[in-house]
Amino acid sequence: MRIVTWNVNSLKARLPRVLELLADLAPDALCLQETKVETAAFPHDELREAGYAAVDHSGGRWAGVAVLAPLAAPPVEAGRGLPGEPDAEDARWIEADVAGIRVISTYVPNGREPASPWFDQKLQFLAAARERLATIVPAGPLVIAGDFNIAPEDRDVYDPAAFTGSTHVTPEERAAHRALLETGLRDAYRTVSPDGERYTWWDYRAGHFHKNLGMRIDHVLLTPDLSARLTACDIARDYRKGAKPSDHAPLVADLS
DNA sequence: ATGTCACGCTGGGCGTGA
Repeated sequence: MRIVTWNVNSLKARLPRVLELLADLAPDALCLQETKVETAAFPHDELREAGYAAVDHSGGRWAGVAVLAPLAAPPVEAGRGLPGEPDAEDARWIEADVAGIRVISTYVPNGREPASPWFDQKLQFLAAARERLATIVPAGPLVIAGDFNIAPEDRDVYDPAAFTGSTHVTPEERAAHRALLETGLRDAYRTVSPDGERYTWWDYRAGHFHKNLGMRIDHVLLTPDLSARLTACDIARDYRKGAKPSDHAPLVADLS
């Protein structure tokens, strides 16, 4: 079983790269974030031609999440949005059942600046996510994957000093991330690579990808039954290269 | 290094968000 998560930064702009990924990696579940597409414009037809079905929570110009799975074992929607999230108009959370596993794709708010209303809304979203997970994780198996916009530890950023005063690394955000894990989830990348220092996001600007100036902010979190089946968890950096890349690379988790 | 993308609105740059 292969589970992939990818912040595509516009599904319309990234569709060729998504089709490339489906053909090359053949995921059993693909969680997308920042689809930035209207519900009516979601490219179901193109994905179906590639052998995939999708459930999407689309918000138009911003955000947007989806779960894709092969037509032979398609995703069955199990809910969208999050009780208690700060803006119900945002499209940042979708749940689907895929081959007996609850699969959640989430796009946590960026937060913009610490001590701003947007930062408070990020923490509020994370608190709502924790509440939801506390309810459904015990019923596992479950995977939640997406762009959490949090680097869990200093080693998950290229230079902690470069992020002083910035979001993604604050004690509050890291505590909120730990609280998600404490509902009974394990970080797939960290489980496979206890000493790994690889990243999933690099700024488009200033050649940051070329210099590997990135952060690990995309995560696959698994219930223990699924974590015990992990055989690999890799960052597919090739998708950050080439024509029209997203600023995020896909994260690929393989289960026996 | 305020350095790049992608969007909507529009009709070609600008405002917004990341």
